[in-house]
Amino acid sequence: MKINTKVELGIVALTDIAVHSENGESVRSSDIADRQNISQKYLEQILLGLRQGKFVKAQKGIHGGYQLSRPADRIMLCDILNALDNNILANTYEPDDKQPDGIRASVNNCLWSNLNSYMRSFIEDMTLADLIKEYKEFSAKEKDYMYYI
Amino acid sequence: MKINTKVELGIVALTDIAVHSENGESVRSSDIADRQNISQKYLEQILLGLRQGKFVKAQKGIHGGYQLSRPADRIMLCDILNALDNNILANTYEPDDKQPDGIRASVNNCLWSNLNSYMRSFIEDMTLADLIKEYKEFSAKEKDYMYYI
DNA sequence: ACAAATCCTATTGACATAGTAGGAATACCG
DNA sequence: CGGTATTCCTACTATGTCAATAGGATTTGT
Repeated sequence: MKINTKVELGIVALTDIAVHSENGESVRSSDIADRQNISQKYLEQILLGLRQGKFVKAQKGIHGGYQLSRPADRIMLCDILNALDNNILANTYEPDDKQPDGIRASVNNCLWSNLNSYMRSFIEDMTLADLIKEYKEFSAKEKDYMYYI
Repeated sequence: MKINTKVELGIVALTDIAVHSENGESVRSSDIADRQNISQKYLEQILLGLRQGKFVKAQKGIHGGYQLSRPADRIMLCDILNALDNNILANTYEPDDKQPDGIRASVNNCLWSNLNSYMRSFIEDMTLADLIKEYKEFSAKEKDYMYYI
């Protein structure tokens, strides 16, 4: 399944902000862009969407930057996905009136619609906090590994 | 999730062929096109792919048409999807060497890669026979419903 | 020979994606 | 108040994919 870059980078950016604002400071887009190897201008567009979706607060000016708008465990992944891409979780089938025998309708029910529900159930309860937790475990493991070399 | 028309129509076409060749006769593309309200020329392209993927056998000439290449319960849906669209079940993430801190990598593990596995597990054991069964139950219900009107 | 079917490939228009670019607006600091 | 650093907003563009159209070549049965 192809994930577009806005969705992927948006989630990466949110995770980056969460991880780097634990001291209470704002995170600049230029820092995120450097750390995550993203074009800053493109990242700004993505962050704009994330702010309009109320996932982050932005502060302009010399000590400006971004912070999460609320604790990470109250930022639902499905909301982020919907804000950044209106197709990824949507069931896009539309019935065709001119089709009498119902094969298309039943394939949709049995396959696409069920697959869609299934995907939603995977995402449903996940929050940004889960990604942060995963990242911390991941980087702790890396550190251990480096230590033993 | 957006399903492209080749995938959707391909599966519909296969189901149509299965349902309409139970007497042993081949099914013409023009009949499928009429029944399912698809452009015949476009359908031919899709059927070409299905034949090259060994899901159907084709017969040219005046009594030609298409038949399943083997019983429907041995035609796996995941194989069809892979033949018609090489992204739909693929995990398209590619690691970025220039990225030191591992946020992208861990988001991929926790989210995209797991979501992909989850989707696969839904499709994994389904065959064309399941769709045919669903369709028959569906159309039986429709018939009952019409009867009571 | 003819008709009817599949087979194959080229082309096109529309749309989405992945950026690039330029500057406006705002906030802080001296 | 002026300068600088930041976000904010919009326009543009290049590329690729998708969905479909089109035209004819090939094969088969009668």
